[in-house]
Amino acid sequence: MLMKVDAASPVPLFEQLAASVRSEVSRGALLPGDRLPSAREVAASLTINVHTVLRAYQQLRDEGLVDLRRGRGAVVTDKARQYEPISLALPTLIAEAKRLGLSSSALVALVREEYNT
Amino acid sequence: MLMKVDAASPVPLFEQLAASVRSEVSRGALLPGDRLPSAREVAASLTINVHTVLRAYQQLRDEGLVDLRRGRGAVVTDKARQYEPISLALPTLIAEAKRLGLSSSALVALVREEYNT
DNA sequence: ATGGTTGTTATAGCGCAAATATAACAATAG
DNA sequence: CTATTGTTATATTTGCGCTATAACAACCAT
Repeated sequence: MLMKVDAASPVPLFEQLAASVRSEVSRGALLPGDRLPSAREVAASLTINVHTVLRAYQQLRDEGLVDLRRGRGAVVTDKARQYEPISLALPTLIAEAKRLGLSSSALVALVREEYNT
Repeated sequence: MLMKVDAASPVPLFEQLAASVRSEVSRGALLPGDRLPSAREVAASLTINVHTVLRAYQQLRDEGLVDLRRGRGAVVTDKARQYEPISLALPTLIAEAKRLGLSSSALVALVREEYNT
């Protein structure tokens, strides 16, 4: 379970962390039942605060992607299987966007806009 | 040219404004040569600051989507045509995402992640 | 049972970027 | 010439991300 973070990015750290997990899940690298590294571990290894990691975990819990319990840690739920099909539909769109010279933020904005319609 | 904004959203106002314009462009509702409403107009009608609107406009200019000049206003450029194909590829992905119960922010995060790969 | 691990909650403070508020300036249109 | 529009400058306020401590509660292994 690799987690990297870019402090210079405008994207909040906790968002980056959550995104990282989602990405692993959609790739099938994280399966239902798998356990994420403890928040304190991640925090120490990335030299960031525990709460920042926990905030990411709690966001994933709100999405139903992980189960969060004291003493046990964060465990990937069955919902993870749903993410797989998306990882197939995504590359097509991304390729198209890049071909048109669309920046990451512009594409993201379009997706967000289209979602609320 | 309808523009709406949600002050409660974590997405900055100027981003929402720019996104709104991009959306219209990709829908074909804004064509090359069309003029956006003046920054002062938009600001007044949404009860926000002029600079916030101008920041959105300047971002669109940096993307090459509008031409910005004093006295004249913001005019959509030829680049607008490029956005059209995307508006065809998008709905498929969005529909798929919604069917899987993916939240807007989760999908957006996946897109951003996949873009940098 | 006991002790260590893990998430949960609370409180406080710092820094930065978004947004606001004024104001003067420069190019364009009519 | 005048009104309109974007540009630039400066200052202030506000909210959020992140950090820092610290205590607490559930779970696990021994």
